[in-house]
Amino acid sequence: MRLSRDVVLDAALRFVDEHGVQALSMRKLGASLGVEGMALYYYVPNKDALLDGLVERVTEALTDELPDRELPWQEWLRRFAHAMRAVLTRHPALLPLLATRDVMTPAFLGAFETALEVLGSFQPKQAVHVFNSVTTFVLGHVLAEAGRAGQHPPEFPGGYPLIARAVAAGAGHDDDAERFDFAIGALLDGFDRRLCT
Amino acid sequence: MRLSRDVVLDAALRFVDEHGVQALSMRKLGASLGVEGMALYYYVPNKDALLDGLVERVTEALTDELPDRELPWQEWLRRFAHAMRAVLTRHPALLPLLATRDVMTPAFLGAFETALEVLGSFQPKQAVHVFNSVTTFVLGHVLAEAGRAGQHPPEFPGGYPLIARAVAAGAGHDDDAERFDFAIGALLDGFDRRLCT
DNA sequence: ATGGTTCTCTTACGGTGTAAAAATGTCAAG
DNA sequence: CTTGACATTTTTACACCGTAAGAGAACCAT
Repeated sequence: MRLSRDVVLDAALRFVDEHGVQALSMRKLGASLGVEGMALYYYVPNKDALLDGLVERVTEALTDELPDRELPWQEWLRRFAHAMRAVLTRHPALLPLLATRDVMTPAFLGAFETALEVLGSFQPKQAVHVFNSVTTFVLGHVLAEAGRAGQHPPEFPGGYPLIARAVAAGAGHDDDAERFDFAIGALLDGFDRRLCT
Repeated sequence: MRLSRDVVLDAALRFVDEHGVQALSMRKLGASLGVEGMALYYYVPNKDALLDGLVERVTEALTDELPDRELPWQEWLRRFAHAMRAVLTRHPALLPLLATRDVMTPAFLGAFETALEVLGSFQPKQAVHVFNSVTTFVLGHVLAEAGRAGQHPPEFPGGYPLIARAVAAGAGHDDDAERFDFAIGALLDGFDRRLCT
């Protein structure tokens, strides 16, 4: 298959999805394309740029999922948050990159711009805060969610009775979507109240 | 100076604060202690364990900053969030580790347990959601805050009028603490309303 | 002084990112 | 068909990484 920047990024995405960011190396990525590692440097200036490309790819998926701008801002943000969570959850192995690198890609700025339009009832500065809070929250939540995924519900030898009780009551096992919706709902409610005053 | 696990962790913390996680290597860390890299393996089984040790160190700082358990839950959470933000902000270079690795250290579980005590008016499951939401939010926020720190307020060649207007209005330059307080306030308000119903 | 323990260094191996140059493939002009 | 220019890939090389294994040094109680 003909090589190109896009093909390389695709392969990298597939590789990371399967083996994790840690395992990604230029040589192994090359091998996964039937090519020596150095060949990739013809399409990508260095590994860092390749990783940036991956981040860009993920954020691009957001563009197609933006809710209808005619919706009331609460509902728009609620759906946006769910869409963003869905996009991030689609490639959990990429989360370390998203948390670490700059996500101000064109696609993300596009979402930002639309959000500010929908948040027209807020002062510009506050609108920025609101959108930042939501994205920030979604990222943090998905990070925690993914972190929790790999590991057994922790054991509490007895030192933490309240945690133990909550775990016994089913916390940690229930639907992550429920947990997410609960929190996003609370956050939006809070913004709503702040807008009224 | 006598070497020990603690001394090694201290040096690692200092090194990371100064040069970033990326730059940390066993050999360079050894050099910073006047010793060959391999010497460190007597105090730490491998590099991964060393990084875990750093995460533990940071969360331990939280223990001394827990608010008074007698406070109303809103105020307790508010102060906890600020304390956590302060602790994380103290070592911004460590954020990639905190975002990536498991933070369920003893110190963190201690904070968790206290939080559940303070959140006694919630059902156990909801209390867990609330605490998770707050910590998740703080981490996400500090990540974004630190990411923004290194870089010039982005340039918008004209494609994003609303963003440009908001930036012109001062968003992005104001006190990060204000932004943080605004969002945490909203989140807690939302939880409050959910408790009332 | 001696022997045992605790600590550090040396050496070695396979892996990494990437710079530079060599080799190969592709393709249009003569 | 040959030639030569350009695009693409491989080769080679270097410095660095984590860490396993064993040799060496420093220490301390006998």
